[in-house]
Amino acid sequence: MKMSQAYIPTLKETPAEAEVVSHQLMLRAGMMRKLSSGIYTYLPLGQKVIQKVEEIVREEMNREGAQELLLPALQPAKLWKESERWEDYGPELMRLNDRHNRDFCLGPTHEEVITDLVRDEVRSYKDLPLNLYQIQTKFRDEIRPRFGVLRGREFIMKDAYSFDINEEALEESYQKMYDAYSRIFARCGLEFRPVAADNGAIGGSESHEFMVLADSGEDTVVFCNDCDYAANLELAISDVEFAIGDQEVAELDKVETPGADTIEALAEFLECSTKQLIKTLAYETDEGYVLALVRGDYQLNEVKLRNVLGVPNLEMADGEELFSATRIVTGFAGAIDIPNDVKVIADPSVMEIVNGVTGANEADYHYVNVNPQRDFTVDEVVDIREIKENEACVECGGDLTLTKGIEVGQVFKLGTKYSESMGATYLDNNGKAQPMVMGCYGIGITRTVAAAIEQNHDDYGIIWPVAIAPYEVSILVLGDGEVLETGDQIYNDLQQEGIDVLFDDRKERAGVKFNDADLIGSPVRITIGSRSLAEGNVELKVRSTGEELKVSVDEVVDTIKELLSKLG
RNA sequence: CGGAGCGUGGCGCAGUUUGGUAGCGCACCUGGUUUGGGACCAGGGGGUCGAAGGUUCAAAUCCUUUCGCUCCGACCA
Repeated sequence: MKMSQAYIPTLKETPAEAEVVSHQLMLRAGMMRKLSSGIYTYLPLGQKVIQKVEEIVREEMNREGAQELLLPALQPAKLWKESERWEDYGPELMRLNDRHNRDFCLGPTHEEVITDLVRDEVRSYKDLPLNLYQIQTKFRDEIRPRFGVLRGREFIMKDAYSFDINEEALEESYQKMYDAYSRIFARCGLEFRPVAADNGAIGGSESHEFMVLADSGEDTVVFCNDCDYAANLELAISDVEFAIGDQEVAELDKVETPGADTIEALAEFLECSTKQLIKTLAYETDEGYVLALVRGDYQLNEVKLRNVLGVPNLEMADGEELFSATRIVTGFAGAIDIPNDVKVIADPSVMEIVNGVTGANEADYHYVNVNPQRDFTVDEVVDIREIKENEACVECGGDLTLTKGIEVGQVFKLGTKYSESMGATYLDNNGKAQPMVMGCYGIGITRTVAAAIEQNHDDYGIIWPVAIAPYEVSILVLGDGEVLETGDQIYNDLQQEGIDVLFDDRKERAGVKFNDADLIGSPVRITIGSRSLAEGNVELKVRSTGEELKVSVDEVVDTIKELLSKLG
């Protein structure tokens, strides 16, 4: 592509709205523009990168026998009511009505549609396994879109769905996708890790997320320094000894604690460690109120709590409603003397507390010398806390590290959740109907592009990995006449070799071209100027390393090919 | 949804406190000089100041309503 004809509107200044680097650089490099909060237009340069990522995805999906199709983005509510996700999915589902006032939604994911298709079309175990995928625009009515394309309301995603006869066969399909994903992200030049993950609202039994390691990531990932253990913080467990040692059990007492409605304030007021405090959090679920107890120095992990309770939705209880229903006082909540129908879930860390502190369900009062079991009962003792850095790995005892990551892909074992609720069955070799065992597998295409930039950039701009670079080579000509002609010749020669080249033939000053080239970030830059051309040479520079070399005009193509394969 | 802030030419901003009829830098157009890391000189085009209503002789500026955007939080396959 010739720069003089290309629509690549680069920006010298950083738009004020862009917070993270990938967002800033995608705007500045002329890859995209914002239409509305969380909704972007992809300009030619951005579209080119997207296509490169998509092509890698296609190749690796096809390699594992998955077949591409295209499902509708606009979906009738009827299907979502069948799977009960019309209610469960919540406000994130972009809903709309047609002229007859029928309910529709814009698909955030396509389990319903694909299951509907397959239940009508696939009858026999002989048709399985089956893996179908698409690359589609997805919609999510995000509560707060941010970070550019990393959390948008409209985004491009590859989603695949596998159908198998049983769990063993699913395991095989799952593994194929896991392997395909590992190859895809490796080919995209990303530093990533697969980690064990929560299934969330989508349901099912097992899941892994593919995380690109980056400080700007919204997820926290836990790794063991000594073994393969890796998990999303939402799921991560560790080996910790909570017992404090022998201590004389004292008598329960109620004390005044004016205004101490936070853990910090309370510890300060009572001049004790936060480890003595029983943090008591009240939640409302579809099945009533729940008190979740963790030791004061820990955070509650809501995902763990939700999974323990087996409810789809969990919300912090509203203070007034909670009080009128249960007499529990938020800020001074405690599990002592509460109604029987309030479920109490305690983290193991709580059970080892001796002579602890808990709210008295009365403003400005706490109980001290509280001892679990003696002073209150719990319905279940189970791990519901968020683990901390340097705790011991459950598998090998090694140190755990916490890192930030961007989720670019996730694989799920769905089991029969959708096939049962929607009646997707096949006939086994005994002629008996069985629910299909499903898996689903997503890759955020646009998010992958942004993640690649988060991981590959410097102060001057993007540093594309070769495989997803919109252009592998940028040619800058500094001058006209012979210089321009040489540039044109090299441009043609490289294109003959199937290399994507951006040829900056504009009548701009050198500085402008250099800066735009750095910003756009082609892996290799060729500079042609009268100085070196007088000796029959052009200059090559590798964007990532800064390595520079001079080569004669007739060696350019070979050298470029060599460089690119070395970088790729 | 709670808290904070912002909407002034394509982009980045000043002007709002104290009303007097819109300005700067970048970008853009024309001419000239320049030409290896975001040139210089001269001339020029472009804005119903987010929208609606109100106060006033007069509103970007004051009041009311409303829409949009950003950040923090809650939330998140």
